[in-house]
Amino acid sequence: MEQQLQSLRGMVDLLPLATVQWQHLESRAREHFRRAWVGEIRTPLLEPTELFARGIGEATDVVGKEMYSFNDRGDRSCTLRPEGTAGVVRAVIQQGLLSQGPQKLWYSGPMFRYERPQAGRQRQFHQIGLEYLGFADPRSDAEAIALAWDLLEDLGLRGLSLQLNSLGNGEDRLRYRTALVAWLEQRVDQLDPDSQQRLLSNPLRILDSKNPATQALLVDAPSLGASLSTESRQRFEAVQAALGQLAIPYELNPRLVRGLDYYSHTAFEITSAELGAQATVCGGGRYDGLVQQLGGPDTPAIGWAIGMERLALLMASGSELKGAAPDVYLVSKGELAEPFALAVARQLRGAGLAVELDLSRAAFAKQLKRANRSSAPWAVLIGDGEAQSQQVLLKDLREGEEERLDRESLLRRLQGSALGG
RNA sequence: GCGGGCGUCGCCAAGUGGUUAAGGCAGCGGCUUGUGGUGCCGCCAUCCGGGGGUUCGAGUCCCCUCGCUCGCCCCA
Repeated sequence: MEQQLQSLRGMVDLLPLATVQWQHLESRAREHFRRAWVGEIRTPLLEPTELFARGIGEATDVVGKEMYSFNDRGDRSCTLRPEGTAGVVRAVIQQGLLSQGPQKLWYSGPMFRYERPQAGRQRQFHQIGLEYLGFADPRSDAEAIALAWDLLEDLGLRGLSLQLNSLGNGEDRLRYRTALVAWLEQRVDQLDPDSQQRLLSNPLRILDSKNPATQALLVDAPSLGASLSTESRQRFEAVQAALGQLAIPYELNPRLVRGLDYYSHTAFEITSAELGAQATVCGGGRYDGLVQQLGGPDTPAIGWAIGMERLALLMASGSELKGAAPDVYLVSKGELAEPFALAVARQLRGAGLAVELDLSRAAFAKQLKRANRSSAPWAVLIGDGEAQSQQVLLKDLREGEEERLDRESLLRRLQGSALGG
């Protein structure tokens, strides 16, 4: 037998039951962004490969081994976006938005990373992201973080933890990196193989290694916080003060080092213990160097991204959504009845009612059975007799009572009951 | 890319070398051909992800492959 055609590995179908939840999540996000007066931006899913290579960093795993890249017919190297920030920054520069002042933007949509799928991770996944461009004030860090925090809380998530750290500016980072590498080189033999590898490629990442022995070793390592310049430290304190002002609880995590090259100063993650190994629901931080690095004006910026699948996972475990039902289930049978029913359905829909029209031509009993199952409060029954007299039978599916009505009074009855509950 | 677990009907699921692969849900048909929620009857996998092998005989054992899943790396 021929193998059945199926979706690509790590690419998931969302069925109507699931999209109800997604729509809810998206509409809450929209509302939060509206209240904070953040504008939506939509950028292409496909970008020149070079954008990500330059923006995210050649040395990162995302660029090094996780991108979906190919050459198009014009032999340009194209890449399905693995994250949202680079594209937004590109668009902002290209469209000259910064000349109109600082920008508060959000986006949502699919991202693509060629990784092994596991709990809370897919190859096509979705993010809601926020980007504040042109803001250096520590309050902008706090406002951005608060937006994420409030959205997650609003969606009913509990037991979240906000992890906070500062990576300092480029110089701080470089200075610390040198110190850390020197210290670790004395102890290479005590490091796990992965960390030995990272010592060469991305030493800061060793800090958040999951290897217990490595973590034990790091207790005595030079600390990132201590190597921050006075200015960086003061800035970090100002961010904390602002979060305190908002009464948003956070935990300082000196081991938090975000993966992508462009982060500086504030780095944060919002995690949940309920997610398994991929505990991060929201990750973000400041990326003051990125805009300039991509050819724009020197512009401070901060942003974050929420993983929508992970968010949906957490919402599912917390709350159940009530099943939706149409207002009316429309049953018809007969030569005259069927086209008449089609018209009645359209009329009712035109008036704003949700009408499921049974197109099966099955026996009345069968259709009523489905009407009942649909949970609709009302069934409208049309047979040839009704069609001939331009009338319908309105049936209350809870009480079982029926009423013969013309189209106008049907509409009035239904609208009246919809308003009255 | 690496390691562990798993793969029987649309969904859930029994079956662990021996003739015709339980059951439940959903679906379809029927129990006075225009009236539902129960109830009853019938239908619904020549086949156990795919391929090869062992055996008199395999869904059940072995190998390969694909997929799912959990973890590592990494990240939302």
